[in-house]
Amino acid sequence: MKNKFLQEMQSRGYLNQCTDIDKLDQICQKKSISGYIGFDCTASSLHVGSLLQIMILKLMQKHGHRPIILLGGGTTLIGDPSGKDSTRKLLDQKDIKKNIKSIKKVFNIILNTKNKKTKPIFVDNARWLTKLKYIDFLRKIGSNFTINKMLTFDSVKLRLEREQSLSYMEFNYMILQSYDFYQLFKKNNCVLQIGGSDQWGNIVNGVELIRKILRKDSYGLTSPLITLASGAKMGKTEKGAVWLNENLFSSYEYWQFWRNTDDRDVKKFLYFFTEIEPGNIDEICSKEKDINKLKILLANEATKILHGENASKIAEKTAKETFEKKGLGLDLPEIKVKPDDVKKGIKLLDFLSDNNIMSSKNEARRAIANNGLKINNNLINDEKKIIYPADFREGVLKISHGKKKHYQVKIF
RNA sequence: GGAGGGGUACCAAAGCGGUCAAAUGGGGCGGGCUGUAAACCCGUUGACUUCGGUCUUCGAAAGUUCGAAUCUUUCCCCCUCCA
Repeated sequence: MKNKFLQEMQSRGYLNQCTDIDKLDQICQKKSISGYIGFDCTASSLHVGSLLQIMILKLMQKHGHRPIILLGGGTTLIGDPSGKDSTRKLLDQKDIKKNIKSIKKVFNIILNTKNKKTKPIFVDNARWLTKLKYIDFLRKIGSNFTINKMLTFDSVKLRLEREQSLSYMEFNYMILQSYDFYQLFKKNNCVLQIGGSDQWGNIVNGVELIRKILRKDSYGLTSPLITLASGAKMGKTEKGAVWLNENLFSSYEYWQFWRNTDDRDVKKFLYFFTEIEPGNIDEICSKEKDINKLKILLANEATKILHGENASKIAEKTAKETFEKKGLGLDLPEIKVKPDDVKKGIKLLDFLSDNNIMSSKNEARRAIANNGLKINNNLINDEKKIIYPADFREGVLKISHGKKKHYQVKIF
């Protein structure tokens, strides 16, 4: 491989499979290309599970290529069966539009929007997919697909093997995705589609469709499925998904997510999710024997990319004050209480459930019974405790649930 | 359309008239050990509670019964085979 972009893809471990790596290498070497990745719009934010794809787009920019982001308003109406056991609930167009708007924000933060040559292009396949005419589409596009072959693709095969139903609607997903690639190839001169390894089938189909109809070459490339040392899926934590949008997942939580990486995944993540030059990572890892320092480095670098340097520093500082000094950090989630209420006294159980620290009063009772709740670092044994002004130090009170979840309660 | 099997808590799965808020495993949460790691061990895992209980939950509704997740009827959904 000669091309710097593909070399770095390789050395960071972003490369899994490619339809024709040598040809792609030649083309990338000759000129700047456009490549696209499609994203699902079923939620108002992407989560870290999609972060690797975004990092790849960022890497394209670094090496002078242009990323195209397909926010699949059209395909989201159908639902990709790849890697899923069951049909998702269907969203309507209004929600999808909202989701697209919200998801876009993250791309505009992570990617470089200044450089005219590599500025990302956003496209929404609803533009062409919702206008398709069924018969025309079947004749022109559908005729290029055989059921025989479609049945052999994992997205379909696995579903059928596991005796889970697959609707005709979902069955069409790969054709629509192929059609997307075809459209982008024609309209945006997009010669490359990238995706996770579960997208291989969908991508290959697109490449073939372009070859069949236009008699032109296009390329497909997949990134590996990220496997965690624990075997869990990337992006899930105790509390659910690790969202990229700040309103759903704060920069502090995000920093914590990376800080809590499994020892065995740290190095891999430094390659995947930071911009540290791949050549330096090995050296850093062999020099620094304290794995926790590496985790902090990972958290800092990863948070920087999404939330900026400043937010990342505050998060680090908060972590230090909270975990090392057992104090209070600026960035800890804040809960505000009214002075009058505090004077009257607030029942702890009510407080915990009302502010979503616990999902119910029973859960709060359990936490207390299991020695899991502290106020200002003091273990609480009495579930009937009432919070009074005396519990506050300079207007602030720290509530801790377990060792990792801390909140600052402020009187205002 | 016909025949058969099935729908149980976050997931998987047992229960098949009372002792069932429902075994067991996974997951989650908490504790211990540690390093905000892993592994391991322990506890916990419907809601409300004055801690005596009370209320809601086994696909949906109606019924039988002193009593139903368990029996009956109707309906909805899923799977397999046949058409």
